[in-house]
Amino acid sequence: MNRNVPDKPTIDGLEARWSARWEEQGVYRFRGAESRSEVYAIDTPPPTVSGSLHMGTVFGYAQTDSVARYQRMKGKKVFYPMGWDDNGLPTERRVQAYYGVTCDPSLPYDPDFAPPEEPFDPPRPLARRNFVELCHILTGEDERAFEEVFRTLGLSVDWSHLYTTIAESTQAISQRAFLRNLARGEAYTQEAPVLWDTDFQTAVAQAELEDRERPGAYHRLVFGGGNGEPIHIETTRPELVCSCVALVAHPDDDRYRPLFGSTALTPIFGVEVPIVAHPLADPEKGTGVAMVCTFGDTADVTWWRELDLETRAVIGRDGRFREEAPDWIESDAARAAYADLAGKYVNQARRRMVELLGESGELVGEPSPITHPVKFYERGDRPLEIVTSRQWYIRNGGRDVGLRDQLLAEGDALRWVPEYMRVRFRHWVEGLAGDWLVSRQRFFGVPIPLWYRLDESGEPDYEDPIIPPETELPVDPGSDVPAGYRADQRGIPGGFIGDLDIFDTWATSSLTPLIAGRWGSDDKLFQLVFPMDQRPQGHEIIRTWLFSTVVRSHLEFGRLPWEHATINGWILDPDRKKMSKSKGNVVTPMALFAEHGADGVRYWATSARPGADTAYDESQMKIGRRLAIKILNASRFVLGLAEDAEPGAVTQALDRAMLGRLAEVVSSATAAFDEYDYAKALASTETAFWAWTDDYLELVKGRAYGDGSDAASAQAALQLSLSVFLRLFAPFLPYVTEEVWSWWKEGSVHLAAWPLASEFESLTGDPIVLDVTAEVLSQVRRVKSDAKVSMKAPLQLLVLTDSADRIDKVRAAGTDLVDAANAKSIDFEIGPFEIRAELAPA
RNA sequence: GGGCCCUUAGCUCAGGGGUAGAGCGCUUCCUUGACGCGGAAGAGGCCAGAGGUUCAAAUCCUCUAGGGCCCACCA
Repeated sequence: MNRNVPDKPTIDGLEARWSARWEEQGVYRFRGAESRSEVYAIDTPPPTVSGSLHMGTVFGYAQTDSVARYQRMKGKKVFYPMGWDDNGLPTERRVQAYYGVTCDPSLPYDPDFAPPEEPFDPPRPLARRNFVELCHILTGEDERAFEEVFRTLGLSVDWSHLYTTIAESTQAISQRAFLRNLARGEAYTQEAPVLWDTDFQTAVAQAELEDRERPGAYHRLVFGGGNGEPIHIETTRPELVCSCVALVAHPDDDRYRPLFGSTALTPIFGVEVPIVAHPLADPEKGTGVAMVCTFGDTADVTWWRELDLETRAVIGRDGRFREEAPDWIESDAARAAYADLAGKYVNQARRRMVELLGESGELVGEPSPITHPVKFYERGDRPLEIVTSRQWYIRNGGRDVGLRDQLLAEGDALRWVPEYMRVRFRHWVEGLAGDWLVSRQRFFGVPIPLWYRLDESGEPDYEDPIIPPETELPVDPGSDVPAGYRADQRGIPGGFIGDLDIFDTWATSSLTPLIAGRWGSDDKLFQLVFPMDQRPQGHEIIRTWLFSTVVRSHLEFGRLPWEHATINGWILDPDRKKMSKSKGNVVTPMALFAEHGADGVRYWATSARPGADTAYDESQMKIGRRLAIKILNASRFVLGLAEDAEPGAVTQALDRAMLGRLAEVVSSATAAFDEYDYAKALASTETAFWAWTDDYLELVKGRAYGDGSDAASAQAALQLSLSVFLRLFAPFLPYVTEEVWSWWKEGSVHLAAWPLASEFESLTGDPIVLDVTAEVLSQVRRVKSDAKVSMKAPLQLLVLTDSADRIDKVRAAGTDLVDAANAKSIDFEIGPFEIRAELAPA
């Protein structure tokens, strides 16, 4: 055996060997690009660093990698960075649980604090800086593990372009982009009701909401009407009677029309509230008249704003009813009733309020149980409350039809794969209820880079913040001092305060094309990669990551951040539910790589149609592994035959027929990849490959073992077709193809040219020659299989009856068919297709 | 309540007006000059249901039923 072909090739261990060599040799390094047109840039999703990677993540990344490898082989300089999304609440939650700590910004920094071996129990409060240090430690560990998984999977990312969303350079970009939004009037601050998570004690944005069906109950309550007639309302939140500011009914509702303009008295508290009309009130719901509270739900906010109602908030940011009775509750009895609610959480207050209403006779009948959708923060465990607070917003078209239309046009201009994902963008934008709330009252994130002047009475001036120059970014207003001030002026009348909030994670990750492209610090790079070619991501974050990236790019550059959005599906459990992280973690990616090979896992992932949710199916991985092994063995056969042959030696009709068929496969795989349909490219390559091994190899085997020009023709055709197959498979099975390539070629297959039919079109012939010959061989096999004898059993008679034309094709194949069938000869008759094969007597 | 996707062999999925496809699994064989981590052959389907368009429908249209996802103002 010549070359470096091993006797017993194996796919085990290829991952470690080749991933290390690719790194050493810089195979995937982004370099040498002179102009944007040479580059293919990918806006890789930075995985959230919280725990471990699961199979769903591996799935989407393998698909994108196949496209990246294709583009690289097509000659593009592929810019394929990786990022870790390590800032934000997921990391905080994980750190809290992992170490048993909480963050208390009022505590001083403890320079001697060391991470505990075991989590503190009960949780120990830490200074903000200590807490942030723990976040860095834990994310650092997770990120090393993530990198190991992605390297073993064989992602062709350029690891020298790794970024993280908490890095100083990222913070600088995030702050710079925000300050530019601010300068152009696209960012603004406002004191307003916001959806508030009382556990995390932070505002949350519309995109982070989810509705969950929760049990509740309608309570029918009696209000005192101005004319003495009682008014019945139904509510699921009787505890909010004390924050009631109005009753509202539909303007056309005849039952209540006479009452508009009059007042009613609230039960228990006897507070006088106006009865008002608003078209949002639904005559079909409850009694047709609703209690407006500040604030029980977002409808309340609408009524409060549009009807200019009082503000009577009672629920604090910790989710408890405020301690002192509010001043609008006046009578002693009412104040005594409020005292029962003070300090209680919502559920406790509700139970007590129902008791009070029952005792006073103002609860009619029994509460009637219902299930209804309740708004939650998607990462939260308790229903959101609505509190009034000062927050920062970025305009996203939610309150501005002009901008909204521009963003809709951007979504239309984007090329979506698959196409039907486009409507999700449109629906989300059309449904926006307000601007994008970007400030969060959390700790581990990018600080909002602003300070506020304090006037003589110590009141901050939010309308005219102190803005740092871009050259000084990033800043931390909690510890840095603005120009023109001294540190000891912090918090002093006439001095300043820093904004202690941080940005929402999406406010930073919406800038990934800028972060990866080093916007503002490496202009040459940025010009080469922006706007990018491809944004791969999951469909569940179209409303967040995709939309917010479009918003930021539109505001900053007036253009789309990428040309294509490729949306991958989800991994489903066998019961068709989205595979949960906990279940996905039962089998870790590393364990699957060990069992099926990274190539096997990649085969499974890239077999799935773009955008399609796909069952978690290890049997697909086994098939991928089998394919990889088949490639090894077939390659061993081909490369063991002869030294490098001259392509010009391909003269035999059967060899040319095979190459003719291969040219078709190359064309269809290329066309599929150009449409981002990697799965179709893989399927057509794979089908052709199995036909190649099962039929063509068997037919030419005898001839190829010989010598002379007939043998040389087969040897040359085999080598050429193997080279083509290896390159067609390289985007999917990078390890096994690289291994085989290394047996006989210089350099990496991943830097080799994508095969083109034009490479060997002068050597192709009519593929029908191969088809007809293979069909006859298949019939011979059937005869032998039916007779339960070996495929090598000799035939004493072989007769093909067929059309003259097809017989000519088989004749053109020469003696290959007779050899493969182990017949003495073959006879031909004109007539309807039939094969007669008789076994030689044993 | 609105929208999107899916429903094809036991399983996982391709196909997308012209005779129903693949792999796995199953059945029956083959012991090897690439491969037993092999190889060959075979059985197996009213293409969810009902209407329509068409010479022709798994494919296009309408409706229905399941499944999944996204969204929606919690009275």
